[in-house]
Amino acid sequence: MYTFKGKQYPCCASLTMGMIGGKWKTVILFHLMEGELRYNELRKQMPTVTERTLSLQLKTLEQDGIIKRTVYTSKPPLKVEYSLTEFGETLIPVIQSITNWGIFAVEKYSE
Amino acid sequence: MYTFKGKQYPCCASLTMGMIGGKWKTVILFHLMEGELRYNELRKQMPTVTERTLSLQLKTLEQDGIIKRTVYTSKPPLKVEYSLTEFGETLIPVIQSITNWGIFAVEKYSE
DNA sequence: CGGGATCCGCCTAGATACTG
DNA sequence: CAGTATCTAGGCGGATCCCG
Repeated sequence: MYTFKGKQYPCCASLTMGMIGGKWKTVILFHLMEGELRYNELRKQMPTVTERTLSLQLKTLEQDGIIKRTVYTSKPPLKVEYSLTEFGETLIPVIQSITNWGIFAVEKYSE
Repeated sequence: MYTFKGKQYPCCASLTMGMIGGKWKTVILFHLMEGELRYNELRKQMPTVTERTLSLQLKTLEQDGIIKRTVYTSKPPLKVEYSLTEFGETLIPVIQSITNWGIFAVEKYSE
């Protein structure tokens, strides 16, 4: 049994999946891997996600200390950038492993 | 946009997560990584999963060609072994990356 | 022993409209 | 521009009982 930030996980794999699991988190992290992005830039990279869901996932990732949110303006139009924290950067090899396998799978076993 | 086995994914990361995402699949694969296991052996490794869920996840993984199910007896008590397929073995580096990060996270940031 | 059948709660995520 | 509010649906996963 593993404990992390007050939550219990039956397996070390569960812990990681608890942080980056779900339909969209790895996609967000994949796009943030190469540098910070604004909210709308992220949206353009992920045309099929709804605003509500994107917003929720970003907030969760921020609460988990994986990404950070920086506001550059005080009045509208707002400028907000999202980027990986130092802790979030330790996930890069994991995300890369996940994306690499996805590419491998389509290339090797496409229809 | 990526297509794999009739399903569409907006990102190569989505594809992988579609196969190994969810609460239990990575845990199952983690335990099968080192060799085949019987149904009840898996259950003992995963005390908090319900039978129904374990059963469903195993079936999904089998349908996706990641694990294979082998029946050794024709009459009860049945002996059924689960193991990775060749395709499933290509996921080992991904699973290992995921579990390694989980271990790293608890060691580094556990209070 | 290795599941299937049934019922159900909850949470994730979608659609749409609105706001500082 | 960068979100929030509200409502809703679908599916994942839990609980329990049953079967070959």
